[in-house]
Amino acid sequence: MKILIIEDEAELLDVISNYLAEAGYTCEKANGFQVALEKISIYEYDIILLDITLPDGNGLELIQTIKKMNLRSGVIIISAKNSLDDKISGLDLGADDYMTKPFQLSELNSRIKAVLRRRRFEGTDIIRFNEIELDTENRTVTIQNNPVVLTRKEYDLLMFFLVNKSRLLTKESIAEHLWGDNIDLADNFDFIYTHINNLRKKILMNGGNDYIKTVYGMGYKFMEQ
Amino acid sequence: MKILIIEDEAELLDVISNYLAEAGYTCEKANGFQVALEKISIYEYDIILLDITLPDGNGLELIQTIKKMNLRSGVIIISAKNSLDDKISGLDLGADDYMTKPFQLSELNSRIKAVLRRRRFEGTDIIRFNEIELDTENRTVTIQNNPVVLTRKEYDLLMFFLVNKSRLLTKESIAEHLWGDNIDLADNFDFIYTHINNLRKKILMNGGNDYIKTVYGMGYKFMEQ
DNA sequence: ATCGTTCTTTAGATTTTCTTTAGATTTAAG
DNA sequence: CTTAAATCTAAAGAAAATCTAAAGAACGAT
Repeated sequence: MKILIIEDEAELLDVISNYLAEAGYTCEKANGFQVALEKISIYEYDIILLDITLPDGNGLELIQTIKKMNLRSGVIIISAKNSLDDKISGLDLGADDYMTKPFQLSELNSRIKAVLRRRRFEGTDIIRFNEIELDTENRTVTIQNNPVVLTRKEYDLLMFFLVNKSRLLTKESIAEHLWGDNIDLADNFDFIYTHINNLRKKILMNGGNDYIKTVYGMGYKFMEQ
Repeated sequence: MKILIIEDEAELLDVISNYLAEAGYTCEKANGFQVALEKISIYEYDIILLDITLPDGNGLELIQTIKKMNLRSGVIIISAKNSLDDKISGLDLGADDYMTKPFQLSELNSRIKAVLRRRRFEGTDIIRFNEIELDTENRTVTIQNNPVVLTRKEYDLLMFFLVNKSRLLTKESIAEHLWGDNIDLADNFDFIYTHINNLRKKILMNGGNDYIKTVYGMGYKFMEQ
């Protein structure tokens, strides 16, 4: 489960991120409108925690953008303002829940669970690419209709590829999405090589084609051979 | 990724340059307003680090110039002054971020990443020249709509040519752009001959015309035959 | 606490790219 | 035409990036 936290107060951002990471979610942080947009455009998060009072733009607009993009992420608004107006317009625009600062982290956690539960009933979606099918609801993958067992990292990696078909994914962006922002890049990418290797093997062994193309010096691309 | 560092303190200039080179960027240095202008006019850097207190001119003017030229380089201002005025006018003029001396190099690095991320979202751009197309977002090149695989150096070289169509590029400036200022010129240009040769071959083999014209004793020009 | 699974680390093999080399060819100048 | 410098070209050597398998560490379920 991946959560994007959009919040400009660095301290609060860290506190929330650490708490939710503790609770088992993979968190990514965005301290502003622009960063958030860029992240949203490249990955479909399960939950987006959104502080609507961002310094570099209006959070309500961000909700509209998310809805326009037809993302199915659950959106939970965080706001210092207790104004009914904000709350109503936020929920009108499609947010799933609304919290006012200050709040208990445990409450945030249970609201996230609630939104996830609700979302789960809203219809399955399956990402397809030729003979490969990824069921995001059940977290299962089939190749030529035969089930394939993937580990979590392999599944995340495949999903990241499928969501970004035929786009160049740098090793950096892969690392960021599989491990969150806490990973120390510039170090080495050995674990990426390993997981790519494992995923490739499993796809091939189960009758799929090797769609994962290496772009030497840059990263990988998921595409027809 | 290419970064232009504009800074008059020689020592600081070197420290930054070395650090960023270590981090994987190709750096070029400019110790003053004039040098910077010349460099900017010949290449569109990904990031421009700008000390606004230059001895030979006002850095704020340089920002205006950059924006007038419609460059899409990300601009990060460096300043000793902590005055809010400078910060505001800098950001108003179109700078992407602002740092005050002294600063941690690691923080500079993450701000660069942030600006690059933001900038990438501002729309893809494709550089065209007749049958040749270079997609800077996906780092791909097509000739007559057929994909052509280039190595990093070949890609950088072609991009440098395309950005400077029909302009004379000296071997020195090519070397500086492909290897940064750290390369020891005056040595020999054998590697340039090699890479030019390889690029020419690949373009021809894939149905492109040989637009790379040798200017004996000077360098090269990318132009119609 | 133990076992089985998954993730990370390690190290050597392999592949790709970059640089160097050397001989052939071209160019400009005398 | 001759000469010296510059450039071209292919191929070998060096360096860097990636692949791969296997071992060790961490995790989760029982």
